Amino acid sequence: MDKIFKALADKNRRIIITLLKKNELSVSELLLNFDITQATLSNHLSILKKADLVNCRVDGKRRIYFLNKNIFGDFIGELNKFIGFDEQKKISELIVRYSK
Amino acid sequence: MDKIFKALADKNRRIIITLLKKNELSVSELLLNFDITQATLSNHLSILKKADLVNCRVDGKRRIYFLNKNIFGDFIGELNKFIGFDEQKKISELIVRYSK
DNA sequence: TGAACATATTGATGATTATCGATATAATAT
DNA sequence: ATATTATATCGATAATCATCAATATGTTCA
Repeated sequence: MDKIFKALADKNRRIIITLLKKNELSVSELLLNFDITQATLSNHLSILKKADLVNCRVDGKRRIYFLNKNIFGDFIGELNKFIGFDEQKKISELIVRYSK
Repeated sequence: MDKIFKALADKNRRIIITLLKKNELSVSELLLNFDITQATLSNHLSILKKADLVNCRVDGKRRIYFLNKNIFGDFIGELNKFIGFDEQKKISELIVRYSK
């Protein structure tokens, strides 16, 4: 949980997630959307990966990053448990199920 | 959104939220649960308050802190939109409604 | 093999943050 | 009035973090 919250606490990383929501993308494709260096982007991707929010596959000399959707479902479930309003418990279970 | 994510990125602040989930509590009552100084706790509470996640009322010389449940509902809704898996959209609306 | 490309890693720097002790403010009680 | 209690604010410090330029690693292509 801690790694996920920390990973989501940065605006650029949330933008990365928003971009990957639509398509999986290589590092250089992602880079076009930012005003940061490749090194910085690579660092953000590493943090997202360590939090298990994204993953990547090798495609030639490129690395294609994509969202780990399961983790997001689990995270929202956890978040609901963490906040834990009774009325939301059933809903959080639903979310976990739907997002798998 | 940014303030909320940043506020939730600290473990102690998440513990504060967990504690306030059960009861509203004064600063000194909260302090019993931690190994940090009163100044540090006060700082954490200030950050949570600026993120609108908690609020407080004055009770004599005490300040009683409590969760702002509406904001949490909105936040989870936003979070779902942000992640934005289609299957979750209706659910996120439900959550927002239920948590109000 | 070597040049070109894509990405990761390293080491440094400045900004932000969590933390503290000390002090200020504000309410209550003696 | 003054002491006590509860909390906030201030100023400093150490740790963490985002960022960069430079370099390393790994892949493809000529």
